[in-house]
Amino acid sequence: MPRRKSATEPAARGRPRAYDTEAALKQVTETFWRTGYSGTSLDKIAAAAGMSPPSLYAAFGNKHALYLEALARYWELTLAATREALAGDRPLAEALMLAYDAALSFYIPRKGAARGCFVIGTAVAEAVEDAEIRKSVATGLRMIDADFEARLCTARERGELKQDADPAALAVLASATMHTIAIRARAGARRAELREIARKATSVICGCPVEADCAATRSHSSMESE
Amino acid sequence: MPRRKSATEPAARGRPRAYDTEAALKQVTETFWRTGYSGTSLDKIAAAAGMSPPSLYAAFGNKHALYLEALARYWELTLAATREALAGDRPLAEALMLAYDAALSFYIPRKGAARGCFVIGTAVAEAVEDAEIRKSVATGLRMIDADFEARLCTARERGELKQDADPAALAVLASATMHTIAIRARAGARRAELREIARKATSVICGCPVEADCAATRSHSSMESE
DNA sequence: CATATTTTATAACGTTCGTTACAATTATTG
DNA sequence: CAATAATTGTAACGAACGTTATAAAATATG
Repeated sequence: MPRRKSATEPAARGRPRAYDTEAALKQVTETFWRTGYSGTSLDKIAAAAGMSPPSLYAAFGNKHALYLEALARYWELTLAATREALAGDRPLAEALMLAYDAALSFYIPRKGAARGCFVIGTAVAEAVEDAEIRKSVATGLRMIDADFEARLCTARERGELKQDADPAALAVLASATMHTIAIRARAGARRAELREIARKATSVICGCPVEADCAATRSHSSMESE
Repeated sequence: MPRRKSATEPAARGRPRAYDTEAALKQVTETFWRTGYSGTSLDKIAAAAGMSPPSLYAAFGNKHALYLEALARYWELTLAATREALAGDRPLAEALMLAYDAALSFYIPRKGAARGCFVIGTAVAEAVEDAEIRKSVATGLRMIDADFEARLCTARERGELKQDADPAALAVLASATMHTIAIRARAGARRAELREIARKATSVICGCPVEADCAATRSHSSMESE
């Protein structure tokens, strides 16, 4: 599996690559996202990536390794988006709504059809039988939980939550809200409906009303319009 | 698709069936549950049902119709279990915990490996591309939401919730809690961990602490030990 | 007991699956 | 300009896919 190792490499001996690995992986992710791991053939993957099957195998290994790489890349992007939303000095409700809006821009891109969450829509299906996928899912879920809990602990320290609030319990609900949105997006729910769910959940978690336009920043994720 | 219409039928003309339709469907569901729709071949299905492919087709149509029937049966069973848990004069916290315990007995049977929720683990993956499956998922989710909301409305009337509580918002969280449990079960989470999640969520929803052994009735679902 | 009817099991249908040999192509190296 | 090295596209591999034709088997009817 010879991949480019560094930008300042001596040379490139043989015939040059006709593809960009990152761009190909992006397209492959897009394909798995819609039809899942088992439901996506290598022919369709190759067509989406604009690569021939042998090139695909040289670059990524096999179908399974390719999916794992797509899954890892997805976690990186979504975890970063969630952390960015929760970071900073925003009020708790705004931070949470920002996180849900970021998720929504992944789940329902402004261009293209709704597809929900890559993990919940495709990886969860394989997780029971596939130990590697299961581990990736479990680890990712745990990290999101931890990010929410950290933010809720901060909120309590700052007096944004009542002193007797349970950050761990509220973090569970914050994660659960993201999960239910991911599921409903894949089941065809409208964006506005899902945002309303996010708003209601945030109200309960924060213990105060949240306006409909809270944190409506129209941010554009890089993954949004692939 | 000639199926038995009534128990008091005149006779049975040709060679008698060697299978029981309901028992076969149960086994088929079990198989789809683990490996999903796309990931389960008809050979495996036939083996699980103890039927040959032609009998399978005569009884159910084709693979797709068979899956839809399994999905419909699953919704019936789980909706009934949820309604039974929420019905009656139990305190709200006990009713919710009973619903989560019922779900857990589906997701992690006491005999056999964990498998999560059939809908969230297998149907959600197909929902994006398959309109019929998508509709079944959307309808089922809506019914669970409605059941939770009705119970929460009752709770507010009974004074179990503060008068300014929002039953619709709390219902979203009650459903979301079930969804996150379903996802985590498929990702390998332990039963105790998931029950703790249910307990914490119930505490927040009800606005009061919930003991760890609340509603621990060890009920046995018919689907639990298939 | 022959006929009609239904389900059975076997085996096959053409297609698609994931994967890989192979030879042609395109670059660098000496 | 050879020689070497890497990647390309094509075409193939056997296996598995969903589905169905076919004929034997098992029942009720007349």
